[in-house]
Amino acid sequence: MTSEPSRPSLPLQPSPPSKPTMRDVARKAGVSIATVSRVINFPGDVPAKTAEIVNTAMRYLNYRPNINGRRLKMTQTRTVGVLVPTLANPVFATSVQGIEQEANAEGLTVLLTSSNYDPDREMGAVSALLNNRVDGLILTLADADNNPVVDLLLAEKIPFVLLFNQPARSDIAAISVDNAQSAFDITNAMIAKGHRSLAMVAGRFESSDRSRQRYDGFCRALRDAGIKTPHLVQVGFGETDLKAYLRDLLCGPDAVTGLVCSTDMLAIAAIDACRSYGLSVPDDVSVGGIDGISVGGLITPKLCSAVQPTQEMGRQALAFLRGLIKGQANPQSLLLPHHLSDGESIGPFRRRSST
Amino acid sequence: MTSEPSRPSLPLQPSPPSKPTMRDVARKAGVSIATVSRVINFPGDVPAKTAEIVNTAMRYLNYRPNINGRRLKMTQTRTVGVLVPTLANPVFATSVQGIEQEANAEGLTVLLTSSNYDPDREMGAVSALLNNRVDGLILTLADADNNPVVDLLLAEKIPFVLLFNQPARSDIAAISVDNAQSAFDITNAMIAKGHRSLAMVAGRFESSDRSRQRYDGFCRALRDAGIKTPHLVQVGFGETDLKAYLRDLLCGPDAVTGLVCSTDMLAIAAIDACRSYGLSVPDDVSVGGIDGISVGGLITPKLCSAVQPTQEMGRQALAFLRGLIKGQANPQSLLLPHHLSDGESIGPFRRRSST
DNA sequence: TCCGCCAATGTAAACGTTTCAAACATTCAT
DNA sequence: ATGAATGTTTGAAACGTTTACATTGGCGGA
Repeated sequence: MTSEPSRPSLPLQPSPPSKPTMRDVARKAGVSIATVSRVINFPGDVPAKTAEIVNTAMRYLNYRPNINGRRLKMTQTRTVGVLVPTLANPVFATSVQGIEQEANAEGLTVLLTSSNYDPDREMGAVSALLNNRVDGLILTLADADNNPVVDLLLAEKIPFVLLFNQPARSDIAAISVDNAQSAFDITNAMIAKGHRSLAMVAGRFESSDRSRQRYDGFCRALRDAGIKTPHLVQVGFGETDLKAYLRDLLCGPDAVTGLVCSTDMLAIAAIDACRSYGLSVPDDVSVGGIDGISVGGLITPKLCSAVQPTQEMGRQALAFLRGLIKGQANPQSLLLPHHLSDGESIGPFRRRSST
Repeated sequence: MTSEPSRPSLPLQPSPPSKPTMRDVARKAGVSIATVSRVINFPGDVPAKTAEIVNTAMRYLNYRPNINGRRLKMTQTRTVGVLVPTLANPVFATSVQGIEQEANAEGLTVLLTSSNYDPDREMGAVSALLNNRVDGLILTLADADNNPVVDLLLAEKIPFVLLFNQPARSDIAAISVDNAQSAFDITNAMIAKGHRSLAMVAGRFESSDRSRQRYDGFCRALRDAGIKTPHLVQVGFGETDLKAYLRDLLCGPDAVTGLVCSTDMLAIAAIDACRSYGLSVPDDVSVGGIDGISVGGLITPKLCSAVQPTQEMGRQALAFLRGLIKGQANPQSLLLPHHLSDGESIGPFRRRSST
């Protein structure tokens, strides 16, 4: 007799050790699959004794409900999609943190994507989220007005909340601060200190409607003060080296004494640029930001900024979205209050000693 | 005849306008549901003419494949779960940014959660992700060694990659820098400048194994230099006001001249604390960090830090995870190189003029 | 003319849930 | 005893896919 195949006549593994299903639990507990389902979803509707048996079986088998089975059957997926420009800017990271906390508390799953500030990527990202059948979306878009994504969502009646965007239409849900007013306020703070030669350093308008709105506020403040020729420098997002952008503004023949930056990240980078030109902030140049990211309060000079409650805004966005999903709330724009932080980066006007 | 119910005999809406399904597309295109599926999944296997008809029908109906149907049927979900301590620290935000980019490029969906540095929340968070039947996980845990989450994942054979954690076992997948060595290097940079009285400001050990590992590196550097009594202050994460924590270290009878901080966020907060005590960095106190968050390069003084390639680490973690999921790679720890940034926050030792 | 083959398409059975309607069991008043 | 009323449990049909397998029709070669 030659070598026999070592394979036993009976399979060693009774069955492939694939994940246990509700049917397995039902069999183990000696009840029907419907009962198991009720134990999971409506514990109150089932006598304690039965529940106990079923629960034991679940523990024994290490049962884990397959959410995809449920999602297929149910209309709601208990899932929300989030789209932000980037996580590299603490403003967005913090807001997502707020969204996530609130979602966690509600047992909702968060699907995250980012557009990298590229408007052309927004549609694809949202499309991917919609394929996942999210119950709703929280979005920060490059431009909330005339946006195909918004049109799509409106047409398909998918609940969504814009975050940071401040759309023209008041009947779409949005949570933001008053962008123009924020810029207006921080600009006025500089004007109040005697500055008359100001420039705005702003993120590219095509990547951020906030940027444009903030520029509008900046212009209004100058106009109200009777100052003309508002300077504007648009900077690509993600840029941290502003030296080249700011050379003329800081070192030119008619250099400015104040920079209003459309975001705190830009403000911090601007302060760095000033320093690289040997300029002191705030002695030579005053710099103000908008957003109120926490690191702004730790640096030297402490950044003066129009602060928005970023994390809270994320939380509120999710809470609002829940209302929309449940059909309890109507879409509407919400403006949250902002305030100026008392930073040191804005000082009184002093004639620049030529270097 | 009294008022008749206004309800018409025939329902006004022919059918609820629910989302079109593959069956609808098939009917519209006059083909079978299987053909539609093939057009979607194996475009090459279907004649151009048929594909065209089906595609037209899909566009006409605004068809959107229901991913949950697919997920139920398929074993893979093309979904990965991510757990980080918080998004409020740019290190993690940036790494998630890297993960997200890479996932996007691969058409993977990212499920995000955070533990808020609370070890007790890790299991719940991971459990929720597992219920979603993620194909794999990327995690930053409080303590990678003796962690029930790791045990669970190992037992259930779920692919996962630790990020930033540097576990003792070498047979579990992890992407990090050499934490001890990072701390060793930055500490040595201070010692090389003549500092002999150093303290470490570290995140709570129970919230971060990195923190402890970095402390070990700090101690080793001191030992090698023949310096004893390494001071240690543990700080709660999320804390940005370190004044109280550092009072003794900075103003006590035997104040230190160098602070090695276990993270850049702590370092920035420490610099702020120094300033609040009227101490100059680096003239009175040198401060070094670990992580290399980008804002560190923008502040004054420029933060000297042991830099890790955070975003790239996120990307690599996802790439590695894909390999594990496909079964092409074996779990192993990967140490990426770090380097010291040339910051100004570390200066030569100078005897402190008593204030 | 017929056969066999191949490409193109279709049929139908899963995947793991939820939930409606129906069956069964128990209690209690008559 | 009988039936109604109530409380539990179950069977079975979805949900929207994927895919192994069956079927069809057209065409070339004998």
